[in-house]
Amino acid sequence: MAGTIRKSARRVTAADVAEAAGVSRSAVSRAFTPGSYLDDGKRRAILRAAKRLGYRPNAMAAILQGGASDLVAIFAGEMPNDFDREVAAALVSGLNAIGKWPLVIGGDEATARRALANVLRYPLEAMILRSGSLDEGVAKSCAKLGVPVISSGRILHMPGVDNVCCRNRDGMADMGRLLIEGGRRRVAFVGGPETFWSAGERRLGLVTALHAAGLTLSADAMGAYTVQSGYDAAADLLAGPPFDALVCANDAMAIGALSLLRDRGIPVPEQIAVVGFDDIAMAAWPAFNLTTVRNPIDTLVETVTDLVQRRVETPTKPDETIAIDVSLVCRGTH
Amino acid sequence: MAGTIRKSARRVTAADVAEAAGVSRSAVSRAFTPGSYLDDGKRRAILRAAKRLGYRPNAMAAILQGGASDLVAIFAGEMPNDFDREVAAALVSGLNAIGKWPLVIGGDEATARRALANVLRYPLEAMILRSGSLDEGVAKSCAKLGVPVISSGRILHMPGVDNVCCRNRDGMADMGRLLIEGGRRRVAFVGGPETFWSAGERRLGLVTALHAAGLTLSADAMGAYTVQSGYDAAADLLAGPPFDALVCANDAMAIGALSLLRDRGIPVPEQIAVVGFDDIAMAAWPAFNLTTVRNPIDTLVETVTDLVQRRVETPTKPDETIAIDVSLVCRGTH
DNA sequence: ATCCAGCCTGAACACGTGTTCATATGTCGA
DNA sequence: TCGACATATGAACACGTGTTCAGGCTGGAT
Repeated sequence: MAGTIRKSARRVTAADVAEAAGVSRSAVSRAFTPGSYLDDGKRRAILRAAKRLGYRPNAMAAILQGGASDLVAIFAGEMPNDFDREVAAALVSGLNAIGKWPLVIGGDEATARRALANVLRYPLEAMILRSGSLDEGVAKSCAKLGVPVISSGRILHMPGVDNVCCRNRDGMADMGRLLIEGGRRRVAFVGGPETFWSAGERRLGLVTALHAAGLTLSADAMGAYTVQSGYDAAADLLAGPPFDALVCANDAMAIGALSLLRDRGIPVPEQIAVVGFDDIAMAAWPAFNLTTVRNPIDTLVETVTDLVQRRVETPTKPDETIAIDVSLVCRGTH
Repeated sequence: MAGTIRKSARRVTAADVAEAAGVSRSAVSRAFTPGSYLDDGKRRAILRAAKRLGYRPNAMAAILQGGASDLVAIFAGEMPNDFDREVAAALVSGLNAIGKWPLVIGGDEATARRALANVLRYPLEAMILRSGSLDEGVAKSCAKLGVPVISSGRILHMPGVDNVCCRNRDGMADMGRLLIEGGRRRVAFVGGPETFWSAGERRLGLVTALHAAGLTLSADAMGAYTVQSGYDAAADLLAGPPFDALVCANDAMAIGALSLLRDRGIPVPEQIAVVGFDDIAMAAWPAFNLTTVRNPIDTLVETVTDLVQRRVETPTKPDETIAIDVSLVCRGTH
């Protein structure tokens, strides 16, 4: 570490490299552009000088000049449960793998709203929605700026928006049938507030399956997609009329409900079946062994990144709505 | 939705707004700059025209001209467990709250390395490290470009690097003493590979406490900070000489170990104590009720964001190393 | 009448890059 | 010898912004 040089903040530019290598600034730019006419020896000298000085082309200038920004925003919402965070982390990795750099917006509504207004000043190649509450407003702002939107997790019927969404209704309908076949007749549901679009869809799927068997929902509680809210909702439901199956709109709440039933000494699944949705890693743990619906994150990420690439390549591409297949995972709680 | 206009990709610029409002381009810029001389009526007219056209100043041009980029990178690594993902999500929210936009780099080593080279072309105000494996190399690259580094989670002794780190050794030493006071004498440890710096620190704290009581580590296993790896490591250890306490370097592995011991019918904590580190939300659930060391995420995020702000404000500020206090959380597994 | 200070305004510049344009040099075939 | 063509190179431009510069206008004090 001999002689750590503390330079002033000025960044090394192509002009600096040009001077150091004794060439024109144009040559430096060409040295970093494959397939452009440039003497091989000169190119090597430039790259050597660039490495020595620690030069990297300034992305701001390159983008302003007309280059691709490779910036993609992820509007991630509050990420209150592990599934949301896992999806966000997987999206980040997936975007990195295709050479896109995700600008992530998270936190509460007020913070996210303010952040959005500022982030939209950057030339985004796409905006990926994963919020649940502010989606329409965000999509409208993006449309005004010509930023393509990819909504993952809720379907938005707006021009300029691609949708990726798992088959919420089908999954929950399958689950409903499984419970009915297992002899359950009084089915309770724990959903979410109106802003949680998927909760409504999943509820609808369940209700459809029940109706087909001449049944209706025995009880309807509202959670917040967190473990604690599942715990609390289960407690509320137990205070009401009896039921023999508890369908939760996601795994986190199912695990919360499961915990409460165990605390109360109620045998699962003998007296009450408990099922969830998503198939988070925890659902497979022996401690829970939760019957659920698999909502594959890797497929979601692949679909989204593919959509990003195709949209960037062909901005006029027609909008798409892609459904992701889900499947029942039968474990020990139904 | 009458007449959805599908404009060509061109973005609205200040010149467009100027023409629409019948003023000079300078006036438009002034309208968005508080405290600059501009007729009030004219300012209102400009803002109205800007709103109508959907104008936002282009961040690339503004930054290139000399403005703040407000971009901060987070080198997040693979985020294999929920604690890592929670930290990342909290960092994102915290940075948004102070008006910084995080560019997140994640995924496996090869992906992250390639991503780094590209992301460094953007004028970053800071780089936040949260990786575990590639940190030194990343810090070196940043130092070469004059990008301030904030390492959170491991201490890097390099110029230009601020460090934020919880008191790993103290926390595990406290935990060691607690176990010894509880009568444990044969303590096993589940750590991580050498690249997991915190595992080494935590191990050291435990060993120190044991030595002070005239004891040594009974067994030493290697995990990967995931639940599954804790499960597997516990199985390996059970095949060896007996022990009465199992200290895991993080909660995820402790929960994995706990699951295995339950599967084998080994009473916890009667026969074997199991403890972790971090105090993730799951640790408090009745299903686990894990004794652990609280590693406060909110304090970490506050410290990091504060450091970012102070470093941006005063780039020549001396480097700091800030320790975050931890505390024992005594629950039911010790 | 003269000066000055305060407000207001448009032209011009700098930021750093990728690309185009014009020009120069070398090579090959007719 | 001449033209056609590929290769090589520096000057000049455009990208869109924030700020500086120089100047014009207004109103009041000297």
